Amino acid sequence: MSKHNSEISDAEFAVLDALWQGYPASANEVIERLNSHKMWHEKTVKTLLNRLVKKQAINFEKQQRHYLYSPLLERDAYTQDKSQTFIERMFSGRISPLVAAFAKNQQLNAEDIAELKAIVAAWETKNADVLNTDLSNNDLSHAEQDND
Amino acid sequence: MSKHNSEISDAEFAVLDALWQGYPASANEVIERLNSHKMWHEKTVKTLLNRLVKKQAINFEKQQRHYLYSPLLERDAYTQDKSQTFIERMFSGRISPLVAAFAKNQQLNAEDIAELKAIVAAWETKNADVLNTDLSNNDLSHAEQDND
DNA sequence: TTTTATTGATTACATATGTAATTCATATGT
DNA sequence: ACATATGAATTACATATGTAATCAATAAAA
Repeated sequence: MSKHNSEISDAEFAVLDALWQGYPASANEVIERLNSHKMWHEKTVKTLLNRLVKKQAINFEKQQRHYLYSPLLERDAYTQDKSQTFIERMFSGRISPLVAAFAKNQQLNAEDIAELKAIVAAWETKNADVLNTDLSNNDLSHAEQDND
Repeated sequence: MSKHNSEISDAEFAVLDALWQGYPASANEVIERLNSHKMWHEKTVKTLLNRLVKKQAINFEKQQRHYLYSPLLERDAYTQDKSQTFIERMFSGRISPLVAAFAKNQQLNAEDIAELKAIVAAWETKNADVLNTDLSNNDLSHAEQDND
């Protein structure tokens, strides 16, 4: 017992993602959302909702005869965790190879570039800040890790 | 016929990855490489090699009694394809949310930042180039898509 | 109230996956 | 030449996954 390996499958993720679009939501609501792009039988979606409940990825509150489902984890937390694992497996934990590949394949548009620049700028500001603080205060109480 | 959905599983990927480390390589070579970090039974690795062959992810050339395996796809091609799919599912095809999350979690070091800057700079150079060409040639034959 | 439709629960079933063990063919040692 | 070890091929088997159908409970309709 203990840790029933609770990995969310592809199909389950699609359902969970539909639920993240807005919740609490009834099964039918989720089914409708999915039908815009997937063509799943309602029974299939119900099954997937059940499995997600079993995996403790979502829960529900009984509303008269039907349920209202809600995710038990934030989409952000989930995607960050998955991204972490993915980048780890594919690129040894480094993210730039992925970005480089995207760039090479013309997957980046001006908006992406602007956002990347903002991220870089923010990082540099924070980093400069830390450096300044350290220099002026000689305060090492918040030492940085991960300096390879 | 046609497209036996040829998805590579996690376990299979680990084996394929070991093979990418250097090929052609014998089963034993692959097993040794894997044993440095995974603890798989040799039989398991053999099975996975077989499945990879069936899925046409790798092939082999008979060398007397044992085989020498080689990947049939480049690691880069594979990771790019997977990254594409992943980013599509997780972030609607946008890469900056992923980078932003990494930044937020202090996963970026100075080297990453330098590489990101280089990528951005390269993109901007290329883009300026395209703009110039378009302006001087008034040539719209290669219109851009994906402009939201 | 009896029937019917709706909705969640349970069951189904083929293929995929993780993880090997067993079998078969052959190179090697004796 | 014969026994044995070794490597590949085949078989095994439990759990996961995709994809539903059937069952059971109950709300709504007649």
